[in-house]
Amino acid sequence: MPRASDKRERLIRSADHLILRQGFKQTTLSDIARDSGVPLGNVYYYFKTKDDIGHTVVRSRVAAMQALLDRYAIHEDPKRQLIEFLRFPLQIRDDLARNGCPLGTLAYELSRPDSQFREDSRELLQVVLDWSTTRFEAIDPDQGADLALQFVATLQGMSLVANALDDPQVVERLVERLRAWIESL
Amino acid sequence: MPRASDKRERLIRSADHLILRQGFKQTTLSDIARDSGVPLGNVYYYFKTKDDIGHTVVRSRVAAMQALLDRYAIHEDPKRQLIEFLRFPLQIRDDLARNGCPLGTLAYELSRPDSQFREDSRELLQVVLDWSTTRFEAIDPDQGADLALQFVATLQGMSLVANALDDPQVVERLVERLRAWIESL
DNA sequence: GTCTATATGTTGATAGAC
DNA sequence: GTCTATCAACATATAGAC
Repeated sequence: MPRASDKRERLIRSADHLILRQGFKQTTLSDIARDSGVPLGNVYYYFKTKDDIGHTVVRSRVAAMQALLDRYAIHEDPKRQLIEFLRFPLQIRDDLARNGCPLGTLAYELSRPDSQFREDSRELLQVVLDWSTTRFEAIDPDQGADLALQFVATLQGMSLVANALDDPQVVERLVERLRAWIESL
Repeated sequence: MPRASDKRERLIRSADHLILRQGFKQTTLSDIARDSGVPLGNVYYYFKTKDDIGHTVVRSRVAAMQALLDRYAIHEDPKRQLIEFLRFPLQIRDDLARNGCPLGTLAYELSRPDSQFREDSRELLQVVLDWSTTRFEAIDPDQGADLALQFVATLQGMSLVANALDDPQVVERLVERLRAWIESL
């Protein structure tokens, strides 16, 4: 059994990178081919259509975020898990200001009413919402769902505003407010 | 002096409508021409380029939001102004779930690093941020700027999440939380 | 000012040699 | 599996008659 080439993986990495910076619609197969070093015509050996690439990038981002979230499950205190998680957006605040949230930008672009990507859009946010809901419900069983909703909405709005204003300090200021808010619960 | 035709206005209205539902990049000049009833070739008599239409739609949305915000200035109490304003997203919650926020979706799509729309993107959010900052500073001069930032971020995140989950109830739940939050200040 | 016809470039996708 | 060449459709934009 021959070792599979790494071309498919390279294509996904390039697509993910380019879609983050340019959006899905704006990113052409030619862009992806050039960036990955795979000839244009060869892309279709690995992906049936461009939309197929889109779905794959969505699954890749959801899986990456799920893996990241799982890492914070080592702390016992749910408050601690949530606060530790806030270090992540803070770490990548320059990228968030430049390109927006990898989940939120794609979810917003793909959630058009007639789109075949509506389910993908939902999954991109659901992964964080589910994780947050579990933690907030451990803190306050009655309001858990609403608290998680506010948490995720604030994070997403934070990235959108930071990106629109091109200002990483927006992330700093709102992460600090979120931290104080969680500790006050 | 002949009465100007309404074609330019019709083009802007169609563009605004289509961009809200499909995004700017996805919306073609052919789409706009068909929807407005103006022949494709004639579009270029009113707008030099497609980007020109984009800029015009941005200015139109900013102006519309500014006009809306001015209407809430009739109340004396700044808390009251902010709470009354929350009736707006609640009223259009079905549209927000379907298409997202007219300011946020466009700001997020146009704020790419190399884009010539970066300033437009900033203005789309700044109009609400400035208005909110004035009100929150009247409530709490020290934290006014941060409170306004949290307010706008939550509103934007609310629309993004409602749109991704295709659920107007997200708007209902978060508007209620925002209302309670403002009253607690 | 208005419209038809069309130029020009780009994009997603395919054919077929190797 | 890999790559070159290319098609067919679509997009922005222009030319030029009326």
